[in-house]
Amino acid sequence: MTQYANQQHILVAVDCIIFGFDGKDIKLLLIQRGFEPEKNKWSLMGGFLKPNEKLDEAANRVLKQLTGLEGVYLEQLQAFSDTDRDPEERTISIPYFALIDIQQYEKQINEAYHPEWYLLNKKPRLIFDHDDMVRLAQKHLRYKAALHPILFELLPPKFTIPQLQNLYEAVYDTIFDSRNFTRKLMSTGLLVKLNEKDKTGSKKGAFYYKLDKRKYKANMAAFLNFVPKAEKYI
Amino acid sequence: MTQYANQQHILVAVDCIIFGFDGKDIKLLLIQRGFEPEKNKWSLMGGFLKPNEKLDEAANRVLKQLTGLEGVYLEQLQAFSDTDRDPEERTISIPYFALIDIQQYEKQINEAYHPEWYLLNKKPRLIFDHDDMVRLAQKHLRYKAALHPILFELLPPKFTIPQLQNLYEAVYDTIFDSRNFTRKLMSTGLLVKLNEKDKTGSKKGAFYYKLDKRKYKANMAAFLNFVPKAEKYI
DNA sequence: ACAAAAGTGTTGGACATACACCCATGA
DNA sequence: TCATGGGTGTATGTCCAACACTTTTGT
Repeated sequence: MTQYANQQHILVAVDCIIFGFDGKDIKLLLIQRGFEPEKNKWSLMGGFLKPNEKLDEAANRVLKQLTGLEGVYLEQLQAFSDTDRDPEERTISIPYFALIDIQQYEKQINEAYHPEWYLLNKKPRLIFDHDDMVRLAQKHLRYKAALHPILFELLPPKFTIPQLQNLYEAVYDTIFDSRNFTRKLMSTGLLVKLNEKDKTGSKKGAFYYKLDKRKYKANMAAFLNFVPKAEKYI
Repeated sequence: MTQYANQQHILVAVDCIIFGFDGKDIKLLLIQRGFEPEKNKWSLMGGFLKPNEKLDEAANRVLKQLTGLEGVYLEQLQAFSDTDRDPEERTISIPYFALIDIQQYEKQINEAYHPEWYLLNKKPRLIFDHDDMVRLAQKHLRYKAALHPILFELLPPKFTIPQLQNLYEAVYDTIFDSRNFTRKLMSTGLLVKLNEKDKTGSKKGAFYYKLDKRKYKANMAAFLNFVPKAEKYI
């Protein structure tokens, strides 16, 4: 059997698919690549894995570099490893899918990468296989969000029910019945009502809510069905 | 921003977590590692990524090397990238989780790796972070199987309902009501009843079924709930 | 005839959906 | 006062879980 010395060493990168929500649409944060090949073309934010860091650390570093944000929701997706995916040199890339509060982002200032938010269906063509990464991330977002309460990550700490419903409607590109939506949401016990209203967008105003952090952390596994009581096993 | 030449190149490996089902228990196929470090210690079957292959190809190659099987159900899990996970040299590993028909395997002969099937709770301690990989794979198996009909991959082409129920009971370490189980199963329309009975294990005999391959391929996405009609979006 | 596993139906409760009106307020 | 979006309740049907007895046949 083969040993270490005979093996080829290759480049490993991470790329971040960064989602945000502007109150109406889901958006994607893209940059213009700063070096060859494909310099100045639109791209996901990425970077090479460094000798002394794990992949998760690399993804966090890259994300912070662009957005200034830390502690962001990040999830590793499946590796991309086509031998010719990067024309310069063989590189495998591990995509990370990130959900950020777009308001937090806007407060940061980093123009080094010329980043821009794009609507998913209006984004430019991206370099390499980044378009495939985006498709995978979008699919994963829908999958995961149907089962787990992750979309809160896209909202500010205080948010209203109509905002949240808009978010779900944007993700699934459909319309939800607000009475049923509210009832289900409340039944999770994840929300805490505040005494404050958001008056932008309506005269009556909508109450703000915040997450019950304790329950939220504990309930990342939730909602299912085929194996009876499947949630017990996840 | 950095360029390609300045980056460190590292080793990339795949490791296979191979599950089988013997009619009663879920088992794991392990090997004794053939080279240093940790030579002769128990390990997952793995191998280094080669210059001209993708990760999926590497996993299939490694799996075939050990089992002789092709076309096996394989799924990529999250990469393991701790900087010191391999004491010899930094190596990131992409684990693949495999479901094989243990009967197909038994027909193959490959003693080069001294492979053995182990019960999950009686397996030896494995090298590096392979124990973590196994835990991750087991968790993923439960998660995935609760939502998608993947456990058929562990059974031979002809199987009985009681066999299938045993399998689910083994995976979830619980007992299912056979009436409800059968009804749900039948309602999927995935099974085709054969005119043949398995008489081992009972006097009455249990009918064999096979998968409706067409429907099976089409229904890998199925069963959910929080987003109304979530299955539409997955 | 009996042992051992396979096979089959019904009922009650929970939950999901569908649906329409009143409320609060700013302009 | 009216226009706008926020907020709430009920009735119906579907689906799930709980539950026990009959069938088959080898010994």
